[in-house]
Amino acid sequence: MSKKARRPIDYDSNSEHEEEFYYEEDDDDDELVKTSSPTSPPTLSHRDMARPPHEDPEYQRQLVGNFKQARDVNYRDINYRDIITSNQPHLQLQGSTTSCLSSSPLAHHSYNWPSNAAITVSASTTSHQASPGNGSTTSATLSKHARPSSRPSHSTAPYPSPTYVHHHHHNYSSSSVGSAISNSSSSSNSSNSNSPVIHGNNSANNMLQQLSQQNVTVTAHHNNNHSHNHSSNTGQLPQQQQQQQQQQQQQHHLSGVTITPNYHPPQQQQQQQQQHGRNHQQISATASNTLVANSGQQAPLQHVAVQQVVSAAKHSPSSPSRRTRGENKKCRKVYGMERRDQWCTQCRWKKACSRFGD
DNA sequence: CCTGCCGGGGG
DNA sequence: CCCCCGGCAGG
Ligand SMILES: [Zn+2]
Repeated sequence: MSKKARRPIDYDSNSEHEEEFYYEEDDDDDELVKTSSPTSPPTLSHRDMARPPHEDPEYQRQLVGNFKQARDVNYRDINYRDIITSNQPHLQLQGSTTSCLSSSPLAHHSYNWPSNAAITVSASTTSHQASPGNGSTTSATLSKHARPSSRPSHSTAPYPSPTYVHHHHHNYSSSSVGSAISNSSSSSNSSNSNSPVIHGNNSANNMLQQLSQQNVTVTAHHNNNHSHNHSSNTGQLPQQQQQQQQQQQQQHHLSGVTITPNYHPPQQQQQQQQQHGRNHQQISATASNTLVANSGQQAPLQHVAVQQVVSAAKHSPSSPSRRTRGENKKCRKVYGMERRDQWCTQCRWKKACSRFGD
């Protein structure tokens, strides 16, 4: 009732009982820097934004320390670290055990799993001076990702990246700090939000199909007919076509013909290509699978046409309506399936991650 | 294989 | 709304 242990099925967790050991979940989840209070004075000596206590790194540290003192199992040692990522790849890190105050509203922290009992707390500061006339709490003006889907995370700021933070060096005495963060946060904000005119694809594809049909008549090379193909494709096209296709393939298999890799755009056709076995057949067989194989003597015009079409259909690498994969690992990878409860809500629902969004 | 996420479905 | 999962794109 109060806190149902999500997870209808216990998945495959052999571990008898883990989870539910952390007093709280403190799912920072979405929300990031967002604007401060509406009437927040232009103070710049404030340490952090109005962050809930459980989000305060210091606070956390304390707790963690206690935890450790209590000598409990290391089921989940949390490694809290504060990372401030400014727009520039400027990043200074200095290990210290004291307060970590930040003057940048872009302060975040990410959680890590040291795997060992060694808790590492590092405070990092960026040499990012504030603007003289800072004051105004701007922020709400830059949240504008061309994402039709209303993502819970309202912010474009670079998220912390838990991407591999190898840190297990015992800093016994005062030794030189040798921490390095592989932080390659390149805020590539490619706002390629084209106009909602991307349906041309379909027609293009169609055209392609037709073209292929016509073009499918390849100059038959005198070759031996080696009938031996077991194709279980979707019988959608006329037999003739199939036959021809097969012929084609044979040709292209037997003789070194020039084939034009007609790469059709990632369009969800009405077909599946799920293969159960591990057969890596080269035959993908689709209606739009065009292989123009000829010795170069048959209608070059069509060739061109096809190419053009393909070109047109092959929109820029950034496919529309499909967000490019982020750079940093998401909850799933960071915590793993076993720790699914630690994922951010979005991740749990297989939605765009809100904690380590990119 | 695996990861990340859209779209769709159930409560 | 909250929650989950099929399926797919992209390594
Ligand atoms: Zn997440």
